[in-house]
Amino acid sequence: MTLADVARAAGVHSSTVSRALDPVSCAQVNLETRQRVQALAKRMGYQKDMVASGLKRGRTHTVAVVAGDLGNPNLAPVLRGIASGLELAGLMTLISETQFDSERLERILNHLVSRRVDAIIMTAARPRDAPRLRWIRRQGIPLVLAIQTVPGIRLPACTNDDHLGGVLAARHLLSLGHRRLAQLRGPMEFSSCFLRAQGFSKTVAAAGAEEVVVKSTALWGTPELGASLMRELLDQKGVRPTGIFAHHDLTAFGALTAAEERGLTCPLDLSIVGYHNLPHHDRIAPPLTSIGQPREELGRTAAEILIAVLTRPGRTPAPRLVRPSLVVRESTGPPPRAY
Amino acid sequence: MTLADVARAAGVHSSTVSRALDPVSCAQVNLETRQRVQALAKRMGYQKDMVASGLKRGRTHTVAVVAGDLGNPNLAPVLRGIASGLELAGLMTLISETQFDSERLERILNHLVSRRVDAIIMTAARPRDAPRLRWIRRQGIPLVLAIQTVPGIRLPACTNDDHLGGVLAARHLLSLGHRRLAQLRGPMEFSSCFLRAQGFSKTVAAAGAEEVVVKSTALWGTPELGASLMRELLDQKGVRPTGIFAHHDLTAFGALTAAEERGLTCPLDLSIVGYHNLPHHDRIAPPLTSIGQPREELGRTAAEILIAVLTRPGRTPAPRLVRPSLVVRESTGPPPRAY
DNA sequence: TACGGCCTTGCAAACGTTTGCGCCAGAGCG
DNA sequence: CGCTCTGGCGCAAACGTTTGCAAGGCCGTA
Repeated sequence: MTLADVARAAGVHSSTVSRALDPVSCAQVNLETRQRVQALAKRMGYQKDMVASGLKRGRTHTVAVVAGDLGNPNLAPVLRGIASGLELAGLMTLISETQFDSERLERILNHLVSRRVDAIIMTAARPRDAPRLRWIRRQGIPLVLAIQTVPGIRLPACTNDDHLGGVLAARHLLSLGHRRLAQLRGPMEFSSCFLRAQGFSKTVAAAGAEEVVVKSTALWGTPELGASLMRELLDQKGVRPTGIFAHHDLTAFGALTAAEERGLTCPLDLSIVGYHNLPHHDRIAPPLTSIGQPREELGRTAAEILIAVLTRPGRTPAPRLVRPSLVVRESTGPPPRAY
Repeated sequence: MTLADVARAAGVHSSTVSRALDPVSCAQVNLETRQRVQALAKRMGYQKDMVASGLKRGRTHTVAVVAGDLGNPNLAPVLRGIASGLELAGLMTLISETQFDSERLERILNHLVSRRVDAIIMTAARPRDAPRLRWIRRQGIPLVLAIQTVPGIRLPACTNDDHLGGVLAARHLLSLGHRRLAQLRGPMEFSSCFLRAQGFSKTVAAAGAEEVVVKSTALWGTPELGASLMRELLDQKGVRPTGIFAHHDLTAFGALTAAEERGLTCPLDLSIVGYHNLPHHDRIAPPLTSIGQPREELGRTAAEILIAVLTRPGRTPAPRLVRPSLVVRESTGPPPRAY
């Protein structure tokens, strides 16, 4: 079922059919034939071959989102925001997952380039991926970063204001009266974690409070990691911190479990602020104070940026930030009297 | 950077370059020129244009997975299984999300057909989608169902053995001594829910125990739904059931909350079995007895089936089931004495 | 009537790759 | 020496769509 088939049935040339079915060039064809051809095409079930069209036009009307880990519960709303934003512009969204494996990332990017996608959105870029990002740019494919940015490479991006997130967590704990604080960080190669840590530390230092440093790790976002970081923290000599900022809700859960093992209860003995405000954790004891982010909005904003890039090539739009907010629940309270 | 460019640089015809770079037809070209051309192509950064290749060959080496809701935590491992299975066969996986919106589904399928994907895997098919599935089949595109099947349409499929899941839940509760049971079902249009319900009910009836019927709803998998179903159950006159089978862990959580509102505690006053064995819920009180499924295996099996379909067209492989298993935790116990 | 301009349509050349076919040279054989 | 066979390569026609160009018809004006 090709243009030629429809053309034959309609008694016109295939170029006329092509024009009649194209929303922009259909103005060139006589109203009567246009309607006749359109009706016929629909009746015959004609479907434009986007492969052939893409070859000729160089535009595939497809943008790829390359994600790190689809299991990350934060990601789905972002993807949804992206897809619904791009849909408005007539673009199709295709998703793939690198699992943070460089080799897989390379395979995926090669494939996307050779499939001639119109643009790429990367949601989990790390500094080590910079060479590949540059390569994509050299191929002339518009690239937008989301969620994570990478320093030293100038690209349009849409991220959460993670610095502010760190500040909010610190302010909350400080305002409750905590003076000894600590962070259970995610991997610092992610800009999000780096900025959270920075915002938190600066705010703590500015208030003249003390921050106990716990080394950050390569892994992230599991209760196991949270538990091990917490044990390490409690094993340190000196006065233990009373206010904890975990870079991930699940890390916070693990930390709570480890704290309970040592006979500490939350929020009496220590307070903890999580990150991401993961849904459906109401039944967890105690309900977690957390930093929430407008995930779907982030996705939609990334889509907006991408569309701006496509419609005005050359100009790279300014990076955009979406604002997180503090959600206070029951895992934070004043520090114990003794302190 | 096209074949012609490489050909010019190598002093051969573009067809020779094409053959030299194709793993199967490269046997036709002299070893020395083959190596020269391959090296040159690599050095020049040549990348085959899959759009042009797809147009000529009719094969795009791409398969699409259309999912219902990417936010579903069950889905990510399945997608990962599919992707890693297909990767072995040199196929690229593209994911898209319908959000259970028929219009969006139609748009997506249209796009996929006109992008000439080699095959499609659907993970959330419902009976109402049958016409579109048939349409896909008429287009000659191989289609495999995963997770959900749809009755009355003969398609290769890979699903969990949901019937067995229902049976396991029922047997567990019966073996603890429960005689009055109830289900908090998911939407019965999903084959998974229908089969779970069937397996459960049959087993209960066969044991001569009683099942209190709660109407199933259109929504699914939220604590709110679980709470409202549970309230409805507790409002019914007659003796309340002591053994509950929820079709989703989150539904179970909501049900527990509602039960606690009425002063009932779990597992003393009632036992509850969830479904999906969602990870990272260790801190939830009480830890949930649940039916777990090998999600990644399901994905890999779906990929296997798809590859079988592609390599042996005509023969439709038999549907495959992966076996769920019961994970006993603390939300189930013997019924209270009074019963 | 002649001419210029618009509207509509057809023609054909792309886009980059693949592949059947045929050509040529060299080898093997009678 | 002539024949066939084969390995290696070039030629050109596809795949289905798009689009610049031009042809033809029609209208209005001089």
